Amino acid sequence: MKISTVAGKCGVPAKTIRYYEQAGLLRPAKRGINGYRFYQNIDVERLIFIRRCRELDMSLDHIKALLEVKQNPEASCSGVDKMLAEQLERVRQRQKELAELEQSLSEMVSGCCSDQIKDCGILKKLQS
Amino acid sequence: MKISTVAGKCGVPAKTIRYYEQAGLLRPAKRGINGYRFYQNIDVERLIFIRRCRELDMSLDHIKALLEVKQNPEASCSGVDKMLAEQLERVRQRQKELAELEQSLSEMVSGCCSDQIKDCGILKKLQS
DNA sequence: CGTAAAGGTTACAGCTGGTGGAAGGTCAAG
DNA sequence: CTTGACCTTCCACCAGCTGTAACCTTTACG
Repeated sequence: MKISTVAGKCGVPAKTIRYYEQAGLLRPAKRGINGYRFYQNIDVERLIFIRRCRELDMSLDHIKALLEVKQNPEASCSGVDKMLAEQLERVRQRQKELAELEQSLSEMVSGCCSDQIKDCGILKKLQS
Repeated sequence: MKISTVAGKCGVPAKTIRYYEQAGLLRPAKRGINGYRFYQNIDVERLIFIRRCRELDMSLDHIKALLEVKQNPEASCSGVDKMLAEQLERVRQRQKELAELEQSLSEMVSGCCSDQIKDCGILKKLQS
């Protein structure tokens, strides 16, 4: 099938599919005589896998590593486990940062009781 | 004072100060005969302001807008208020997304009870 | 059969917020 | 007088795409 068909089936824009090929997440697609890329169901599955990983905010490098380990049915799962655990750790770290951010921002939003810039409590806090 | 002095005082790398100048957050600095940039205390204050805003994860465009409104002492604060409120909203939105992410990831991390890739529960979930 | 729209190809630029490095000028100390 | 630290500019790179241009192929319609 053609690239736009794949795009429709897996929910990844055609442009992004080409980008993934170039980035090494997909093997170079077979080409027709006209130069068009042609795909099979296995490619759709691979792209769905990639999309799910991206939804989990994993980097392309990590996804590439996962795809490689996936090729090796007898290998141990511990690498996969570890990667997901690390990803979870990153997410939790970012959550902490955002919680602090939210704290600072919400304190600040209620901090302006003037109506002129020169007395604005928010700007004063940002300056100090 | 010279750029590295400013960098030390405001906690922003010299390279980043030059970048901010080029990005239009700082007016072009005065130059000595040798071409070196020279700064005054007001520039340090401005950079500290910028740094605080960046710590609140505000975009350079938003900071630029804040800096402009700040020049106008008689203006209304409502723009500042609105900008901070919007920033808070973006942070809260991202927090929601991350909470969902954390949920998915933590479900998945405990989802591998095999030890071979071919039966890995995590990979199966990522595929479906 | 002609043509125009739709969809394919490549390559290059741009987004954000910087950072790294090369090449070269300048300054202060020993 | 040299050495090393610091300054300058400019260009390239990071992630993960997305937009656009220029061009080719396929497909549908009158």
